[in-house]
Amino acid sequence: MAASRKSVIKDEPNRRAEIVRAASRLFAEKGYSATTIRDIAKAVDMQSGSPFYHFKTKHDMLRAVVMEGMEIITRAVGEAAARDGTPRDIFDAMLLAHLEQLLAEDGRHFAATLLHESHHLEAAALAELIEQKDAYEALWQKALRELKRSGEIEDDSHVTRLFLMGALNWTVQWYRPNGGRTVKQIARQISGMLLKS
Amino acid sequence: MAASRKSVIKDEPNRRAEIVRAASRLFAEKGYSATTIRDIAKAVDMQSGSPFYHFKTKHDMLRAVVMEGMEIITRAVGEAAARDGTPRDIFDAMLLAHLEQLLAEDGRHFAATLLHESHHLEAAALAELIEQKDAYEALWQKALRELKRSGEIEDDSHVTRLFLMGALNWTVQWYRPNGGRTVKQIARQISGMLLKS
DNA sequence: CCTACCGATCGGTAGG
DNA sequence: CCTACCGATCGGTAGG
Repeated sequence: MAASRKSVIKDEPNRRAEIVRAASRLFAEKGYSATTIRDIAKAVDMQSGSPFYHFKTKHDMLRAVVMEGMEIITRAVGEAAARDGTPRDIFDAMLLAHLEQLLAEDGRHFAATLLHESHHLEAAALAELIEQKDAYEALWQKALRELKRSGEIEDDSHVTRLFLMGALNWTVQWYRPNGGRTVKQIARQISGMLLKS
Repeated sequence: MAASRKSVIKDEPNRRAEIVRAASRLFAEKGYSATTIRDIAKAVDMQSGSPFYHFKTKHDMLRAVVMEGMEIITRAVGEAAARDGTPRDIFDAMLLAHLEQLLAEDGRHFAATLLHESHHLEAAALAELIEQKDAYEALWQKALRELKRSGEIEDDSHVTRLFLMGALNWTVQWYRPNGGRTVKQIARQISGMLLKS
């Protein structure tokens, strides 16, 4: 039976997804350059040459991780942005969605790779990423615009958005799942700091 | 004359400092792992083996960059923290000092290495860094405490400090010297966002 | 997907 | 600091 052979080509799309997931963790923990194909192969129980059956180059693996990371967070925050409610309701939901993706057991590896390893992308892939990122930032810029219109912030300039992104993304550096603070509490705290009560 | 020989050992402390400076730029731009000793040697006009006359290992170079980066910013912000003035004066001076070090032509390479490559340090060096970092963060925590006492912020918890550090350190990602905004303006803007007018 | 392998590169060193 | 070099490792590939 095929299942008992030594080398079986398993369900392809699943194997590819496993590689991306393992790569995201390794890239996040060791960095892109310090992660070897052999590290990734071992993490998914393959031989060292086998990941190249699924990806042409190591750079393509990085591209897959980074693009999947952007898609995940864009979808989550996009849904929050599209819901009904006051500008403040929407903003709070977006904060929570962003932080949940960033700090989740799974998502944080994608996020960390996105935040720290994107500069290793090749020019074409980097351009793709920037396009995605612009769309993502537009979601936030719009939310800030609405908050200003409803009088809940004073300044909705780009710099405000950049400060906000910095505060949010920095959580990756210090948040620990069992650190006594929930993601929800963190979201509430930054909301309280930015918005006029 | 010694000056006309092919291989001269130049002024040692200067050469060492040149290596650290070049390494900071390369680590910041390409990352620690992707930077080779040969890259660094070439940047200071040495042969590939020569940096090892000044440093025992590549890790030691990273340690030198990271520690010098911490010393520079701690000194600058420490001086601002020690000056006379209201809590708000002091806080604003600290913001400016932090951002100036982070965004200066020279300092930004140290800062970027510090922010993105520290996880490549060996255990002993990492412990040193954490010690330095704790001292640095204590400066900020104290400044926030004073601001709360004078009623200019509502929350002086650790999370507030972490949000602040995030917003500040994120500027490395987006600030461009000719981007139309001065460092002073950026400092004023974040101060305005955090403090009650 | 595995096996077997290649060329290139890398951190580091001995000896001067 | 340079020269000359080494052992190890790495991304990637051909053939099955």
